[in-house]
Amino acid sequence: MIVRARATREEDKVERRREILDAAERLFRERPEGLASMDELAELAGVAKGTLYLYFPSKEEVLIGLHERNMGGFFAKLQAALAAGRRFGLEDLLGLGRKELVEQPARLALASHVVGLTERHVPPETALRFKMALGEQLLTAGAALDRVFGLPEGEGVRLLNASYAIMLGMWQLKGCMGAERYRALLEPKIARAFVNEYPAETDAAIRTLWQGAIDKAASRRRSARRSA
Amino acid sequence: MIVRARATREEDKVERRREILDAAERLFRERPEGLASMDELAELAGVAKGTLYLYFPSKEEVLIGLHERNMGGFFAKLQAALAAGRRFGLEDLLGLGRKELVEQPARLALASHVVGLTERHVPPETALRFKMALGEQLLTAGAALDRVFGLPEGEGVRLLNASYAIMLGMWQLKGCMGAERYRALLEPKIARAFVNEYPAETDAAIRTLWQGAIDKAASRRRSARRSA
Amino acid sequence: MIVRARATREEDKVERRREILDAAERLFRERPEGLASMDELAELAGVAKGTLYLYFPSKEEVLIGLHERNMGGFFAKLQAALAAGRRFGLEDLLGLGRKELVEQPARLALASHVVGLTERHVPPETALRFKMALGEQLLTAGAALDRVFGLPEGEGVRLLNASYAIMLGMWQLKGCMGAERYRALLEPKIARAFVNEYPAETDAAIRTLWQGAIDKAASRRRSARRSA
Amino acid sequence: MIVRARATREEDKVERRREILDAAERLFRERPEGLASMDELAELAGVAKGTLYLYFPSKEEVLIGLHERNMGGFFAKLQAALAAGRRFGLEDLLGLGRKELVEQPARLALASHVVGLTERHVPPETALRFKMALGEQLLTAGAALDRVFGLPEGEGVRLLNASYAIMLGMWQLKGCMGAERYRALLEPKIARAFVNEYPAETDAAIRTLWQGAIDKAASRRRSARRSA
DNA sequence: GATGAATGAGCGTTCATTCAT
DNA sequence: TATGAATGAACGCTCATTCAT
Repeated sequence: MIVRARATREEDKVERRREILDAAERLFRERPEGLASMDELAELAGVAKGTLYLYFPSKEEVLIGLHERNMGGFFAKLQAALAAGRRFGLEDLLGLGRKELVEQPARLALASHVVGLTERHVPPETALRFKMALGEQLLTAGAALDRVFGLPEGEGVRLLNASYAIMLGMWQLKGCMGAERYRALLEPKIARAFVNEYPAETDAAIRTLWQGAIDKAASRRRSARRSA
Repeated sequence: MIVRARATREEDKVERRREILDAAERLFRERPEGLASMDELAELAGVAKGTLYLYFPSKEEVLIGLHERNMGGFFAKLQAALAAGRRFGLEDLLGLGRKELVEQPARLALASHVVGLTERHVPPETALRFKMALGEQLLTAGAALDRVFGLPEGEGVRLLNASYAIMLGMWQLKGCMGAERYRALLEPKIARAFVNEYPAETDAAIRTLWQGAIDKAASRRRSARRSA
Repeated sequence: MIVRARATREEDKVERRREILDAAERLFRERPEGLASMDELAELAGVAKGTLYLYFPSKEEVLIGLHERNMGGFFAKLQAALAAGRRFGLEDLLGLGRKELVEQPARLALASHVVGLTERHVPPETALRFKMALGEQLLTAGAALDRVFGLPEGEGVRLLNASYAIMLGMWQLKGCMGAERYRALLEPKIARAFVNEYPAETDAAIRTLWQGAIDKAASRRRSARRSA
Repeated sequence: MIVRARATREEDKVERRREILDAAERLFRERPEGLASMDELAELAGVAKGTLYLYFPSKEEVLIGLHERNMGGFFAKLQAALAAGRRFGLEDLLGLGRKELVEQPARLALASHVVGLTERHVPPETALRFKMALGEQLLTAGAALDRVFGLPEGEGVRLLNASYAIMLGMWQLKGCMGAERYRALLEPKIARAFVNEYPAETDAAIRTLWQGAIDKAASRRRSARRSA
C-alpha cells in the first residue's frame, strides 16, 4: 500500500484539491460524453478513491467544483483584461471567449453536465454558494462591459448570458450533428446543413449580437444628444 | 398478469409506439436531468419492460426516436406555415420556435442528451438515418427561408443552426442558474444576473441574429442595384 | 399476417413436428454452444413462436425430442446393419458410430445439453418415456452385439455406453482444448498436448475397448473348450 | 449493511478468492446443470455481488478459474505421486483419477460447461493462458507416464486425454440416463441398460485402455529385443 | 489523513411462455 | 390450428459511496 504524503498544511490541501480537479478536467477532455467514474478519477489523480471524498463530498461536487473553477478563470481573465488595457474592444472579448471556452470543449461538455446536477443531487447550500459566486462575477463583468461599450445598464449581463448560450448550444450541435466521423458517409449536400465550422460560426453569431447592441446603444446616444 | 390489448394492426403498432414516445416525453418533462430508466418508462407507458423492446431496439433508440419526432414536428409545422401563408415573416418564425421548442423544455433537455448518444452507443446506421433525415429538413427549410427573407444562399441554414444553439444554451443556463427554486434565496441583485426571462431573452437574441442578417442582405441588394 | 396451412391430418402434424426438429438440428449445427432461442427456432422452422408450443410443451422437450430422434436414428441404422449383413464386424460398428455420431458434432453438443435437462425442467413422464425408449433400443442392440461378437451377456450394452461416453468426452475436449482458433497461438509443443485428431483418436479408443473385450471373450471360450 | 472483514494482505485476498471458488464448487455440486447466477454465488460465498467482481472480471472467469484449480490439483497430485513413490502403477493412476475426478462430479459438470465458454465469452488472453497452463501440465504428466509405463513417446498424453474423455462422457451418461431417481420407476430389465455402476464402469474402461497400451508396448519391446 | 476492499441498489437487456385474436 | 404481441422474472455487470485499517 502506497500512502501519499499527508496534506496537513492548508496550502497542501488546496494543492491536492487542485490536482483532483486537474485530473477531472483531463478526463473530460478525453471523454466529453461521459462523466467518468470516481475510480478513473482517483487513478488519474494519483490518489485513492476514498481520498476523493475527503476533498469533495460527492461526485457531483467535483463536477461543480471544476465548473466553478472554469468559469472563475474566465471571469478573472476578463477582469484582468478590462483592468489592464486602455482599449478593450469587442474583438478582445471574442478572442477571450474563443480561447477560454469555445476552444475548450471539455469546459462546455462539463457545463452541459452541470445543468442536470445543480438542481437535484446537490445540497442547496452548495448550489447557492455556486450561484452566488458566479452571479457576482457576472454582475461585475457585465457592468464593466456596459461601461466599456456604452451599453444601457444590464445589457452586458444579458449579452454575456446569450453568448454563453450560443457557445454551449453550438458545441452541442457540432458534437451531435457535425461529427467528423459521419462527414464522409453523408451526401456532401446534406453534410453542409450541419455545424461544420464550429468556432467560426459561434464567433460570428456572438459578434452579431454584441455589435447589434453596441450600434443600437450608439444610435440611441446620438439621437438623445440631438434631441437635447 | 395484466395484458394490454394487442396491437395487431399496423396502425395500432404505430399508435403504441407513439404512446411510448409520449411517456418518454413526459418523463423528460418531469426529470430533465436524467434519462430515466426503462423500468420507469415502461411503467409510465403502461406496458411491460419487454414490450418496449418490441418497439425500440434499445434505450438509446427511444431517445433518438423522440428527438426525431420533435424535430420532425417542428420542421413540418415550419414547412406548412411557409407553404400556407403569403406573408411569412420573422415574427412567425420566432413564434413557431417559441411554441415548438423554447416553451417545450423537455425537447431541449432531450436534445442535450442526444448529443452524447449519437456518437457512441448507437449503431452507425441509425445515426446516419437520423442525420440524413434531419439534414434534409434543415436544407429544405433553410432554402425556403433564404427565399422568403431574401438571404444569400446557405444563410438560412446557418441561422437555423445558430437559433437552435441559442435555445439549447439558454435553456441550460436557465435550468442551471435561473432556477426559480433559488430565486428567493439569492440576493435580488445577484438573481438579476441570471437568465430570468428565459423565453424573452431567447427570443430577443434570435431576433437580433435574423434581423441583422435580413438587414444586411437588404442593404447589399440596395447597393447592388445602385451600382447597376 | 401469413398463416401457414393448418395441419389437420395426423400425418401433417407429424410432418410439421419433423420440420421443427430439423430446424433445431440446423441451429445446433451452426451454434453448438448455445441452445438457441425459441424465436430463432420459430423463424428457422418457418412457423410462429406460438406454434412451437402446439407441438412441444416446452423448449426442453424440443431438445429431448431431437436427441431422441438422433439416438433412435443411430439404433435403427445399427439394427438394419445387423439384420441385413451376414458379416457385421467391428469396423462396421465403428464406421456407423463415426458417421452417425462422431462426425455429427451437433448431435454430441445436443447430448451434452440434454444432460442437465432431463433431470430438472422436464415432467417425469417425459423423462421416463425417453428413458424407456432409449433403454429398450440399447438392450436390443447390446444383445445383438453380444451374439455377433460372442460377448458375455450384457457386455454389448456396457461397451455401447462406454463408446458413447468416449465420443461425448472427446468431442468436448476437442472443442475446449483443441480449438483450431488457438492452435496457431500456442507453442507447437503445447498444442500437441490436446486432442488434435478428434475422429481418429476417438476411433482408436473405442476400437481398443471393443477389441479387448472381443479377444478376452474369445480366449475365455477357448479355455472353456480346452477344459471341457 | 454488514461488511465482511477486509482482505488487506495479499494472502487474505488469495484466501477470499479461494472462498469464492469453494462456493462455486458447492453450487456446481448441488446443481450441476445450471451455471448458477452471480447472485447465488455471492450469497453462498457470503460476499456482496460487487465483491465477486473484485476477484474475477466476469462470471466466465470464475468458472474457468475453478476448472483450472481442479485440473491443477489433479496434476499436482499426479506429479507428487510420480515423484514420491518408487513403484507408481496403473492402479495408482486409476485411484487418483477416481478420487480426484470420477468421484467429484461437480468437477466434471464444470468441465462440460467450460467447453462452450472458452471459445466464446472469454478474452483470448485468458483462454490462452488457461490452455498454456493445462497443456504444459498434460505434457509433463504424459511424458512421465511414458517413462513409468514404458510407452512410446506421446502415448501418455493421448491416453490421459482419452481417459478424461471417458470420465466426462460417463458422468454425463450417468447423470442423464442412470439417475437414481428413475431407477425405481423403470422396468428393472431396462434399468440395466444404463450406466448404473458409474465409477466402476468408468474405471474398467480406462483400465482397458491403459492396459492395452502397456501390453502392446511391452510386446513391442520383446519383439525388438528378440530381433536384435 | 489516506487507503482501497466491500457494498448493494440499480441498470439495460433477454427470452421462455402465454393467450387474445 | 396458427399467430405474434405482450409479459416480467431473471441475468450479468457497474459504480458512487462507506469505513475498518
